[in-house]
Amino acid sequence: MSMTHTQSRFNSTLTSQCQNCSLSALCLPIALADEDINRLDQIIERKKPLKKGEFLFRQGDTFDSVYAVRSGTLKTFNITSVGEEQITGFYCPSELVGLSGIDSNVYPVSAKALETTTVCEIPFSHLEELSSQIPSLKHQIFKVMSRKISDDQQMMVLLGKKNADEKVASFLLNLSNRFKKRGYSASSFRLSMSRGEIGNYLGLAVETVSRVITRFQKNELIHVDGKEIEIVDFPEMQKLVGVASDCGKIANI
Amino acid sequence: MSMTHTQSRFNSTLTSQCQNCSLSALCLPIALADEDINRLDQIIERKKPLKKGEFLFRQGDTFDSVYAVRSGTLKTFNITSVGEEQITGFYCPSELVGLSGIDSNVYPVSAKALETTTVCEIPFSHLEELSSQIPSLKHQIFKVMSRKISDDQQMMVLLGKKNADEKVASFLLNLSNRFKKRGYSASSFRLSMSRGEIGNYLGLAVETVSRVITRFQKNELIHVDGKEIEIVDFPEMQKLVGVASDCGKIANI
DNA sequence: GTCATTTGCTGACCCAGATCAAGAATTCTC
DNA sequence: GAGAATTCTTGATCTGGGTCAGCAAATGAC
Repeated sequence: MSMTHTQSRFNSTLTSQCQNCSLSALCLPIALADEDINRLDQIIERKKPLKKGEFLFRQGDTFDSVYAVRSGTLKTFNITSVGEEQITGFYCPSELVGLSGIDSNVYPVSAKALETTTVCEIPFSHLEELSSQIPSLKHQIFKVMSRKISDDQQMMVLLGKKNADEKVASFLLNLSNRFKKRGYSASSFRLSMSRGEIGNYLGLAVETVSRVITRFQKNELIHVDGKEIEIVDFPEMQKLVGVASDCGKIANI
Repeated sequence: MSMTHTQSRFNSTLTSQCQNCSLSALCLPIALADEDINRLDQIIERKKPLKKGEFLFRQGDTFDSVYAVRSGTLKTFNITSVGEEQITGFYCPSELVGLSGIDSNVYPVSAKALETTTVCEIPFSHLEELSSQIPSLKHQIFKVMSRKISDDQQMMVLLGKKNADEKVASFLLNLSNRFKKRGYSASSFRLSMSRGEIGNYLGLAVETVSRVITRFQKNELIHVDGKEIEIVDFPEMQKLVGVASDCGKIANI
């Protein structure tokens, strides 16, 4: 295993990579003993960056690893029978991609970089093996997958029941929460995806996304400058999403 | 544990319940050694039947078990901020309900019986413990959760991209596949959910569901008698869903 | 059995958001 | 940095499916 590790790995002497990684509290947010973190670190490969538009894996590829995003953004998508792309998710730093491949041993979606993106590759067979020895790691994997299931179900609610305004507001607040969780500004961030990709994801036409965003800006809910977004009126946005402000799960998508 | 087992458990002498269960190949379709199946069997509680409309668990209840449906049907749903119900899934015999509760230790949805329904309760802490000792069981749980993730993502595609005809056709073929998998007729079955529940699930108004079903019948794609459905023209239905007939994953929802 | 309630069907109308079109602003590329 | 290509915005128009309404059929309660 260690032979496949990249340069940076050899530079670190005694310290573990995972331990130093600013995402360690998020990627598999576990209360692991140092010794366990080291063992996890051993199986992880740090891959060279993907450039915008490059694939991490393609629908139909043999599944062997899950990936943690370290920097940048990925999208996952299906190609439908009529050849159009359907985006099923965006992945920000600290998030895990590829879990849906475990069942069939084949990735059921493609994953593509929206900008320059680096990932950690976590060979699944090794992770599974290690999870037998570290119960808290196993529990953590169950939790991450369970979380994905409930998040996706919230997304189903969004697609099935919400109108265009609610969809876009949910999307922006969801991104905001994810940035906040990793220590970035919750109110001001950059969209790494195009309007077209947002529309595709939310089940809306590009034009509708554009119009809604313009209207939000006109009503001073947000401030927009190209891909830069600033959320100005959180309470009003949350009202649109339809979530009580005291609710822990704000703007779930 | 064994103290909580019901009557039927004591009637069985040496044979395991899970071993005899006709769903064993589906519920956690594992190549478990007899000994392992017995151990799994030990932790499972067979609950008394739920009557139509009764809850298995409610949104917000503390999570402690997942449930395998033995007979009947369940639906899971959220209550939205405006008080309306959003159905996130239907569960047929052999399917597992409750996996989304692992992450937060609370069920994020409610589960309600659509008809008289029996389930096996699988206390999750015991299952997790046992999975440490039986790697193939652990792998199986990963697979079941992974499958749920990719199924839900197909559902997202359906909600985001398909029109009313495609949604209803996908729904019917998906049910057909699930019945077929458990050994029942793929072409002829009974819908345990109302038109309203189908519409809710598919993001359609009741009237639309009703009209589409009527039209399918008029065009001789299906034959309908109340809740009884017979799929007459599979190829045409699959064409509607937009899946090549040689594709393994037909009519994925 | 009878009455009440829920569930399903169908027609008439309407609107949110899709589609079409055409410029404006960005972003690639060399 | 000029030109090409893509992405974004905005307006005009169209339509799939939602809403409303009224009746029929099935199911439940007593």
